[in-house]
Amino acid sequence: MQNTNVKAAEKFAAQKKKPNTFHAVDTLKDMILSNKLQAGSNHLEAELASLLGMSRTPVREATLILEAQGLVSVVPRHGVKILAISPKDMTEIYQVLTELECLSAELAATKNHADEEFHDAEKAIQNMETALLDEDLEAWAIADDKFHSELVRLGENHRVINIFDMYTDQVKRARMLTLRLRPIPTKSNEDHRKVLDAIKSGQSDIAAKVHKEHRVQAGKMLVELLEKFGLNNL
Amino acid sequence: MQNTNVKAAEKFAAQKKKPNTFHAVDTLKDMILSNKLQAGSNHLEAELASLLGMSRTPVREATLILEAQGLVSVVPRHGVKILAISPKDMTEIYQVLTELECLSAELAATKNHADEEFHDAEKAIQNMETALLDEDLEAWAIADDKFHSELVRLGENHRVINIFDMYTDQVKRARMLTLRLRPIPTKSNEDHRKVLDAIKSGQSDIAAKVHKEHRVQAGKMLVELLEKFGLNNL
DNA sequence: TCGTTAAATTACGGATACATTAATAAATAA
DNA sequence: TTATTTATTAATGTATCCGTAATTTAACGA
Repeated sequence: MQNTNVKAAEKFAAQKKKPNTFHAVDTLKDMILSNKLQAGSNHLEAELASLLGMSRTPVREATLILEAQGLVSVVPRHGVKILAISPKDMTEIYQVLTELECLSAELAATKNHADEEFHDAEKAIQNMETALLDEDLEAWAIADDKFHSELVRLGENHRVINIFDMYTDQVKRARMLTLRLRPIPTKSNEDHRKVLDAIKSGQSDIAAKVHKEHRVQAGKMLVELLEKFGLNNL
Repeated sequence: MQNTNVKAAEKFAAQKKKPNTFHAVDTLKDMILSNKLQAGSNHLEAELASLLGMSRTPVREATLILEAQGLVSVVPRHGVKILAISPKDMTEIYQVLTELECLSAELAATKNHADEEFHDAEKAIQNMETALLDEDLEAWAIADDKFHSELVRLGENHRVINIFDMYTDQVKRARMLTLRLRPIPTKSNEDHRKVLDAIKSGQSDIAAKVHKEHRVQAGKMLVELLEKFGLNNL
């Protein structure tokens, strides 16, 4: 038993051997989100296969997964089409995430979590505060992401968690692009505190409401920036 | 040009030749939802392949898609595990759909849809009313589904539409099972009318609020029934 | 008997090969 | 020339094959 664990640990340390299929999913997602595969472009299976240095089989599997996640559309004989993330798309995703995060806040408030469960969320808020003082916007964004994902985790609805994971990196990307274009997010921190306090004290409706206002505000700004700076066809 | 259309139409009428991968997705989904593949059971790729009369390749692809949709979990060397839909799961799905339908109602109210856009929703409400008079619960359920899907369509958020499609048959199934166990849904029709009227008159917040109450009510009942009648491990 | 190691089996991940069919180019007729 | 049919090409869908790694079984020693 111990032995197996040791062996497993060794192996893990040595080389995390991820199947090619998922390696392809990750790499392709990266390339899409970093614009190396341009939105709107089409790519044949064989092309991606040679690009990734593997055969078509795992690439096909990866594209089907990515299609299920809404990042590409597989059109036979025309290759996989990289879908754009227009401001309209961002709006759509934001709307979904907003509702689901609010639901999570609401649920989290009803769960009677142990105090330590809130540790990471607290920490995230602290990190945002220090990041603001340091004017380190990148650190702020990372902490902000962490807070939102903690929120969803605390809601403990697995479907919500799945959907959140599905969209989160797309949003992250848009946020990084607009990070330096927007005003310094001092208001956000207040909001986060309020939400967390409401959750801790079991005020589910307040948690949901405060968070919704926060999200609507943030979403509006993000989309405006995307439109203003012509990042339409990310 | 015309010719091509004709040809395409002919071919379509003759035989819609769906790739095996998607045939497998549909068949497996059917079998899962109709309990022919029992929740909790594990199935090796080879087993499913011979069951479906195809090779492992399209089956693998299908299982990956189904995994992305949350119906199975692929565990290497242990086969694909058919996930259960426990009352807890139903609750989760219901919570997600509730939020997203409310969002849809809210959005639909802001869209200034042409009157004819509401035709199907109106029709669905009418069908529910006549179904109630006829005491035809099955017809009622179908019309009810139609109303909800129209709602989502009118919201015009494609991500919401996708998620809705992903979960809708699972919910449908649970609903059919509980249809005859629950009181006759007379209140529902009132609610639907109210929601539709609110949408038509652009009262987005009212549309969302009324629909939320409706859903919370329906969801509570569904889950209670599932628990009471021990349909835990569908 | 029980735990450990070694051998055998088996399922999977992935490459390859091939048949099918759509897209494209060429050829023919109007 | 333009439209229509035919031939060619190429990409996909799928079966098959194989190496690898995990699981199971057997063997062995404590």
